Amino acid sequence: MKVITIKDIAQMANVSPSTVSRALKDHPDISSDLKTKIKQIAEALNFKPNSFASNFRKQKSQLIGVIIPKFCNSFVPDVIDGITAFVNDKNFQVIILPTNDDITKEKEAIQKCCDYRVDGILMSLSVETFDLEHLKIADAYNIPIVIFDKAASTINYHQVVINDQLLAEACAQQLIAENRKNIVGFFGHENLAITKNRQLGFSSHLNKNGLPLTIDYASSSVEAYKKTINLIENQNIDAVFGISDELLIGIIAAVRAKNKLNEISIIGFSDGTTIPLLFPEVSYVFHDGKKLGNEAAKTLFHLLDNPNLNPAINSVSVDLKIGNR
Amino acid sequence: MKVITIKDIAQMANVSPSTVSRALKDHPDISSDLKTKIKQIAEALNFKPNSFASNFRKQKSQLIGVIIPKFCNSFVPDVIDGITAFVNDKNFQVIILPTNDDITKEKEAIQKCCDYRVDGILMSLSVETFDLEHLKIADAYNIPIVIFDKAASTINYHQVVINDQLLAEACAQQLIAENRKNIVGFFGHENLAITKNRQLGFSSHLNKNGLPLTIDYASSSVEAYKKTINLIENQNIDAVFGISDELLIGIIAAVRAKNKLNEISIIGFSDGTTIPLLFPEVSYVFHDGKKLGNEAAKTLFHLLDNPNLNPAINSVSVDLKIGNR
DNA sequence: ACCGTTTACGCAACCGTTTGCGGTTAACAT
DNA sequence: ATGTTAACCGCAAACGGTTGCGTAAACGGT
Repeated sequence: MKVITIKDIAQMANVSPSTVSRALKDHPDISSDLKTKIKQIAEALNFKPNSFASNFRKQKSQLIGVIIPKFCNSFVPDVIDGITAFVNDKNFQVIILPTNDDITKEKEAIQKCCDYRVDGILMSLSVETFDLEHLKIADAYNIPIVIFDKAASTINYHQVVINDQLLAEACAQQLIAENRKNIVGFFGHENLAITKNRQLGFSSHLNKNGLPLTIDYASSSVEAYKKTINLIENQNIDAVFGISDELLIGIIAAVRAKNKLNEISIIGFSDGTTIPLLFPEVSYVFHDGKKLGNEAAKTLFHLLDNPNLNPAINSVSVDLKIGNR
Repeated sequence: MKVITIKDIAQMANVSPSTVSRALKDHPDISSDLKTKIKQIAEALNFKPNSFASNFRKQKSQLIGVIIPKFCNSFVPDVIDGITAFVNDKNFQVIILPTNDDITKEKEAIQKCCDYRVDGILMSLSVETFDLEHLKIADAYNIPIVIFDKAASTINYHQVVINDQLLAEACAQQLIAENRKNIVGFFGHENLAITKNRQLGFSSHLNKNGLPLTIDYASSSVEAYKKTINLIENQNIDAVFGISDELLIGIIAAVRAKNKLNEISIIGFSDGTTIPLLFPEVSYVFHDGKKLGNEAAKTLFHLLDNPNLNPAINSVSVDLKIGNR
């Protein structure tokens, strides 16, 4: 079976290729009679335009580049899912460029997006990203960028985030309501805005209420596990905050291993899939990746339609779910 | 800043575009002096070939289509990660087409892959897929297909899977070694080959050893949770098998809720991220998504190089990890 | 009958890269 | 001097769809 082109249809309909092209996309210049005729032939032959040719001509790829530090945690796949759902609906496709939290790879990823002439970029910053100079490569190609989740402190780019600070405050408030006194907070990489904001919200709210906070950092479940074990053995803690599912799992595992699930309150940011079912006593901010991804894609497409929009920060609202203990 | 083309370089080097094209890809017809000169200019101007044009000309997209039923569970992202890693290395990109376990969407996904002229397709079948007729659309475009994980019973296509049956047998053997007598097995959708194979391996091995098995099905954590709660309340079970992380989490949650973690042995197929840390007493077949994805991509690229290869089933080896209880 | 406008379609260039083929030159052998 | 060969490079077509422009026919108005 031969792959058929616009020329084949033109021949069969006794018209020129340009007429076929216009007819198939309802150009007003073509009479409705001819349109239906051409469309019938196209339908009958199962004609699909060669995307290479049209993309090439229009210099549009119908591709969205998604640049993320790490692909496999509980959160990112949800985001990608949200993005994909939105984008596919518009007849676009997504290509994923993982940077592995490496600034060099992040630069390469942007360059690749340009090489592929993606129509837009959605990105989450790596921990090594201190400035946004390398994003300017995309300017030469007129590719708009929306930063999501792991965002920047600058406001030169469109961003889609959750209200980290406020939600972390809510977590602190919950622990205060539970009358917890010896609280530990586990955070992620210190360079990330989400770490800064959540840490700020959490600690400042505790301070405001005269409560101290032990701040610690971890980059994996296992690290959070070990550090929590240590804390339980050496300090009399009664509540732990975890910034992500990954850390929460390490924390919970440690508290369970030490048989302290009834005494130590656990709270944090989670995607709400595994933790609530396994440990309904844990309170968490429902960090809805799919919603965030969807919103990020929406913002990008809005930007595609309105190229001269002023950069703005789009805050996605999510809830705090209180565990039952 | 203008996006530069081969013609710009040709003009600057006083040669023809064709010479530039050949020089940049080390064609033997071009003298080494000229090659270095042209490469220098290209480098200086940060020239990147327009992928539209070259793809168009070559009718190759450098794109791999990945068709999967559901994007967001613990397993698929790992697979995609494995695929992406392998494929990016070859200067290819991945586009992801979720079917949502809908046969109509699966057909559309294949059609889209053809529309996009992907160079190869990696796919996992939906639960509604009974025959593989719709895969033939890709034949007209000469697009090779490799099926992974959720595979078919036919051997007309290249497939990459794990040895489900044997590994399920190993699970059964472990429960026998633990001297368990009242065993329940939770499986997924009955149409899937992985369900069939794992169920066959598990139940036949138990039968061989004179042990009965209660077989049940669940399609979500919550369903597995509810059914397990029911079983604990109404039957005197002492071991539960779960076919996936999703089901295992529901099972574990139920066993924990009923405070039976010490009495009931849990075993199943898991990606080994959350469960082993939280519940080290659980034994599991380490279902290594990344490895599987990597292997699937490898198989596909092998097929790209050798188009006339006979279909074969590639079995990826994974281990059974015994929990400590 | 004349002129202006609209309708409906074709022509041909174009997007940037690739590639078969052909041409030129110089070196070498006969 | 002639023929042969290899090395090196350019010409031009091609990939398939898109689009500005041109134009013929039909139409409407005076």
